[in-house]
Amino acid sequence: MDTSQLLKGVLDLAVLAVLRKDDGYGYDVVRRLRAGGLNDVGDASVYGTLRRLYNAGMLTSYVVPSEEGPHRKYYSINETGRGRLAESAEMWRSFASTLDGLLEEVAA
Amino acid sequence: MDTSQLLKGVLDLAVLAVLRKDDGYGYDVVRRLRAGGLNDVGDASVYGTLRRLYNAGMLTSYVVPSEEGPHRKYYSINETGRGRLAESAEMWRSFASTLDGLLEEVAA
DNA sequence: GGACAGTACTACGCATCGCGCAGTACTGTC
DNA sequence: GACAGTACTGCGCGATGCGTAGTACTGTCC
Repeated sequence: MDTSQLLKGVLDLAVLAVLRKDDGYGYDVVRRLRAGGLNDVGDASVYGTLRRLYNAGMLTSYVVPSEEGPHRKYYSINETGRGRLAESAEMWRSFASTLDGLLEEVAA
Repeated sequence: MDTSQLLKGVLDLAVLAVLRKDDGYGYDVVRRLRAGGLNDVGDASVYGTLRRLYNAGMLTSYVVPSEEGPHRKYYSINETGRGRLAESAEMWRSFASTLDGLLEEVAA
C-alpha cells in the first residue's frame, strides 16, 4: 500500500513545478518536493527525472562548485520546459477531475 | 504525450469504483470507464486489473452464459474490495491535493 | 453461405518509470 | 580518523498499462 505508483508520470510535473521559480540542484529539489508533501519520493527517482527532463531539452544545467561539500549541478527550466509544464498541469487537472467524477459518492 | 502513465496505480481504484454499485463483466467495465471519461483505457489493462483484483481477494466472480455472444464473466466487489476502495480513494484525494498544492500558481 | 463486424475473454511480451542499494567524492566534527 | 551530512551516478528490479494476436460465439449483409 504505497503511493509510489501514483507518482508515475507525475513526478516530471512536480519537478518542473518546483523549478518554475528558482533553479535548483538535485538534492535541493528532493527537499522541496518533500517539504511540499511528497514525503516518500526517492532521491534516485528525482535525479533520474532531472536527467530525463534535461535530455528531453526541458532544462538547462550549470555546475557550481560548492564551498561546503561536493559540487552542485543546478538545473534551470527553459521555455520548452515551461510549455511542457503548462501542458502537463492541464492534463493532470483534467485527469484528476475525471477520476473524481468516477469516485463521487464513494465514502472516504 | 499520453495519459497512460497517469493511470498507474489508479486503474484499480477506477475499476473498484465502477463495480461498487453493480456487478460487471470485463467488456462492460471497459465501456463504463470510457463513458466516465477514461477514453484511452486499453481493454487488456482492464482485464488484467480485474484478474489482479480477483487474485487479491477483492472481487468474486461468476460466469453467465450469454444468449447473444460468448459467456460473460461477471465480477462482484466484496467487503475486502470495498475496504480497499475506501482506502485507495482516500489516498488518491490526499495525493491529488498535495500535487495541486505544488502546482498552485502554475498557469493552465 | 461465407465473409465480416461485434462481443467477450486470454496470453505473451514490451516499455515506462519510480525505487533500493551500492558506490564515489568532498567537508566538517568529535 | 571514523563518521555523519551533502551531492551525485549507475545498476538492476518490480509493478503495471499497452499492443497484438488468438480463441470463440452470434448476427448480418451481400
